[in-house]
Amino acid sequence: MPVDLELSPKQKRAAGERCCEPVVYPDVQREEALRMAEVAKALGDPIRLQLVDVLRKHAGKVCVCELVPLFDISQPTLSHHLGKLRAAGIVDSERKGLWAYYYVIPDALKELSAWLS
Amino acid sequence: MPVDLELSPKQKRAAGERCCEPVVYPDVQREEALRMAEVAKALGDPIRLQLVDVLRKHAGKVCVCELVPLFDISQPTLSHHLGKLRAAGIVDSERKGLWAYYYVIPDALKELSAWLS
DNA sequence: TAAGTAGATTGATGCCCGTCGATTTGGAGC
DNA sequence: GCTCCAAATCGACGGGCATCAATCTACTTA
Repeated sequence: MPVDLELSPKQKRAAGERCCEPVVYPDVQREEALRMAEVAKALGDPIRLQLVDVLRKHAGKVCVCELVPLFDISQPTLSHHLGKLRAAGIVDSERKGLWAYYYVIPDALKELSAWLS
Repeated sequence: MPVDLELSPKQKRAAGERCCEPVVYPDVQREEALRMAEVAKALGDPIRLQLVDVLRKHAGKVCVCELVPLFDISQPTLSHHLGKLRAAGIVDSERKGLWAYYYVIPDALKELSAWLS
């Protein structure tokens, strides 16, 4: 007497039976995904993405006072965005007197970039 | 008599004077930034990032019932994440009877990937 | 020392997000 | 018809986000 005639659909599923082909697993593990998602989230705002674009293409370091007039947002909001980018490990800053210079941390986007391509 | 002795600091700034070197502009324009930020935002969640990872590496199409047991979230939450990825133009789905098969849209990540590298 | 300035912080507001349980939708099969 | 099932949608909750005006913090300069 065949065993699986005694199994309910729920029991079948509990026993590992699937609706279709064998299950596939993500190559990217949780910690890796957490790191990359954090970077992606920080880039998930058009202003922050443009900020990174400016900072990346400017070889030297860029003063905040240069960034403010580029975007139609207030100075505190820009500061907030720069803080988010710093918290995500994408940029860092250096103060010289009154001015703050921001720059993209080398290889900060490397892992995400590699995964995407 | 030098003109800028008559200008207050505020007037100087209003006239375009800067604290430092000439201003740099983002190469990425607003619409481009909006599109890429939308994709990045969708990838800004570890579960969604792993979902895309699974879907990308599975050549064929993957059934939702295969995805549910991979993550420690409820079925409605997984459905919500898939909906977000679809809204961002990253994945699409095809229904066959009871089951729904999801797949990554070719070139959906191309623009962001190119910008990142 | 006092005034001016660049940038960060605070507090408030309105909106969106991730999550869940419960329900709904629509196809499969008896 | 009716039941069972996969997947989507709904409604609610708690938390985080983008934004601003106002304030604070250091530093510079007169």
